[in-house]
Amino acid sequence: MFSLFSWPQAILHIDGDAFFASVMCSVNPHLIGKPIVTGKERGIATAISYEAKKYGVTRGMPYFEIKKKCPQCLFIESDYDLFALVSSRMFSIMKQYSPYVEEYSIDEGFIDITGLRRMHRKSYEEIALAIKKELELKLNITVSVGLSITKSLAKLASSFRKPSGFTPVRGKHIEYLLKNRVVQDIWGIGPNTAAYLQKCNIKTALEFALLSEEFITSHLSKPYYEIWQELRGKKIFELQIGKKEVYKSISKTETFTPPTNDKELLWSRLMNHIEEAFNKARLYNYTVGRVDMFLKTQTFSYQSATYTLLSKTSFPLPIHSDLRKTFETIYSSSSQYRTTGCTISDLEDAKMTQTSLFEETKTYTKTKKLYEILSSGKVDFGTSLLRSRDASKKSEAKKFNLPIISLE
DNA sequence: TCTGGGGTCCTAGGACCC
DNA sequence: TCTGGGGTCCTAGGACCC
Repeated sequence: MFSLFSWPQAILHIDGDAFFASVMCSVNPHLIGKPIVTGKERGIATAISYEAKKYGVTRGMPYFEIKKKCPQCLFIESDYDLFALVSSRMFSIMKQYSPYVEEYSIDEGFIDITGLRRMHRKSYEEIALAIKKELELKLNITVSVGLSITKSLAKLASSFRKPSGFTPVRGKHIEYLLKNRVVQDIWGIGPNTAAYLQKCNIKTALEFALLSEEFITSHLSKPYYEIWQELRGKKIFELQIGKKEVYKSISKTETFTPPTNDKELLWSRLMNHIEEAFNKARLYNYTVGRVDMFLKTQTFSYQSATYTLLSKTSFPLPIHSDLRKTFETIYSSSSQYRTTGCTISDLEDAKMTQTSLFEETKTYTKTKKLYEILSSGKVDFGTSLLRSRDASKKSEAKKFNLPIISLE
C-alpha cells in the first residue's frame, strides 16, 4: 500500500551523533570514552556524549543535577566556531556526492541522490554508506544515516539505529520502520499532538500512517496531513538547497540568573537585544517594520507588546523613545523577570523600501553616520556609547544629537 | 524535564467591507 | 431602520523544530 516502486526517490538524512560532544572529543582525544557534557558557558547541558547519556543526563539539565547523576562527568564549554567549521566540512563532503544538499541544521542534512546510481556506479545503499564512511573518517565523528523515499521517512530512519547507524528503508520496508517507532519520534509531532493521538489510542507511527484521510483532515491541521502523506511514501517536502539568507523575523533573548525586577537593567538589556537584532537585519540588507518585545516572569508568564513603525528603517535609535514607551506598558515593578527579548519582523529588502519623509531628515543622516562610524571600528567605545555613564562618551553622543541609554 | 536561544508555519477570530 | 451572508486582511497565539 505504501509504494509501488522501490526507489521513486532516494533521500538521505544524515545526523551527527551527539554532535557537539563528538566534535569536542575529535579535537581533544583525551576526552574520548569519557562522559562529557557541553554547555558549561550557560550552565545547562546542550550536548551529551553517549557515555554521559547512560547516567540519565538530558538536554537542558542544569549543572547541579548533572553532577548528581554523574559526578565524574566533564562539563565543558562549547566552541561554536569549531562546531561551525566541522559543520561546513561535513556539508562540503556531502556536496561532493550530490548537488542537492539541504543544510537543515548545524549537525543535520538531507541529500537527494535520486538518479545518481549510474554516476557513482553504486546502489543507493552503497552511496549512502560511502558518504557515511567518508564523513566519519575525515571528521573523526560518527553520524547516523537514514535512506528512504521522503524526507520524513529518511529522518525517521536515521533515528532508528544510533549512534553510527545506517537504516535503508525502501517501499516494502516502510511498514516495519513505522511499526517500530512511536508517534513522538515523527518529525513534526511534538508532545501536544502526541498526547492527543495517545488519547485516540494511536501509539505507533504505523497506527498514525494507517489512519484514514478523513480522520486526519477532520481532526488535525495541515502540517499533520502533510506528515501523514510523507509517511505513506508521498513526497511533499522539498529539499531547501542553498545557504540560509532569507529571514521572516530576527530575535534576541536573554535569561537572567537570578531573576530581576531592576527596571533600568531590563530596559538596557532589552535595548541591547534590539540593537543586535537590527545589526543582523542590516547585515542581510533588511529594513524593519515591527518590533515585538517581551518580558518573561519567574513563573513563566509573558508580558509582550508590539511597536509598529510608521515607516520601515534599519536603525533602532530614532524610535528609541517610542520603544521605551512600549516597554513601560509591559514592565511591572512587582514582578521578578527571568527573561527579556525581542523579535523584529515585517522585514523588507532595503532596496525595496521607499525613501520616506523621515529618511530625508537630518536625524536620519546623523543616525546613519553614527552607525557607520560604530561599525567601521575606528572608534573604541563601540555600541557602549549608547549605554554609557561616562560623561565624555555622552558628549560624543551629543554631537549626533542622540539619546543616551543609561545603565542606571 | 522546573525549563536556553533562534527560528518557522498555521489557524482562529476580529475588523472591515459589500 | 433592521436584517443576512460572504469575502479579505490582519493579528495573536499555539505548536513545532534544532
